Amino acid sequence: MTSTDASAEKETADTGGGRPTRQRRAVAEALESFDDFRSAQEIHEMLGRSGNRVGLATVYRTLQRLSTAGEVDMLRTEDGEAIYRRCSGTHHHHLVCRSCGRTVEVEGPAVERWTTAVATEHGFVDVAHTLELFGTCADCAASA
Amino acid sequence: MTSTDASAEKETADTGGGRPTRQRRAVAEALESFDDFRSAQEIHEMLGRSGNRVGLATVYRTLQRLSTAGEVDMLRTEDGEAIYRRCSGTHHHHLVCRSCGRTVEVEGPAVERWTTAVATEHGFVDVAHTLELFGTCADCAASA
DNA sequence: ACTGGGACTGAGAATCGATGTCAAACCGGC
DNA sequence: GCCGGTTTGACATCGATTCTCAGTCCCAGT
Repeated sequence: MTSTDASAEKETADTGGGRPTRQRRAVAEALESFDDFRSAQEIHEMLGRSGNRVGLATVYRTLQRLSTAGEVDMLRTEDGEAIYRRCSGTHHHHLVCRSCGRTVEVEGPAVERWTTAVATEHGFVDVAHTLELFGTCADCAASA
Repeated sequence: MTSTDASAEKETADTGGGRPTRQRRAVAEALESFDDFRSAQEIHEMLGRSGNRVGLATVYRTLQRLSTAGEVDMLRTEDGEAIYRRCSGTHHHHLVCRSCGRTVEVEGPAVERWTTAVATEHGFVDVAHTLELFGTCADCAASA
């Protein structure tokens, strides 16, 4: 907690605390350029192609930081690879088309309540949950 | 489908099709000996300690087979490691202690309904979902 | 501006789960 | 007992992620 920080300054693509360096800004900007989930390696490569060379380790560190700060969503593919996506600040889940990758953010207050209730009921604390929906979107279903 | 099975004998840890070799039986039996989720490596080590030496690759292959056959649940920890557990057959989710691994199977009919509703609302079909709860159980929270 | 120290970066090594390789062992049937 | 397909296991390899650590960069204080 930074109690003495009284300046309510504007945040342009905040990096989740710490210094807003060129590299962190580059990653933050890259995240703005796509709507689906991408792996750290893809983002790293993407940056390289656009002339913004950023070390792979830095990309990982930055994504981790943003993820912890709740500024990006991080989830894992079926085979365990971490993928990232910029997200709206609110808590939500994803409905992803397994064919074209189209992603829809969805909210389920009832689900949130349920998870909390179930966890509490069993004496668990500090509970987090992962919930992702995979399906075939209308377009893909039609052309299949 | 399975109701008129002539000699309804006991099933000793089915290996999910294929030959019931010593190694596969060993893995299947190991799975019966614990209630929480374990990694392939842990199971491999566990087998070694009990005198049932089984190659690590074989453990992986066997777990994969069982998982595909729907005889074990496979999920990933928050850091992407795959962990396995024998499962009850019915559709359910898990509340897992991220500290000691204790697992509780939970059901949420409401959640199931919600996922279907949301998916339909967005025109998605053939929807599947993953939902896991991670928390700290009462005991671990107390000793922390 | 000049400077010092802590924050940050990056290239490559290290880690580690998971999978591929392929010859040897094994199984069930003939 | 023999044969062909199945399975195994020691080891190599892969691939994502993290670690290391020396060199940079940024920011505050002077």
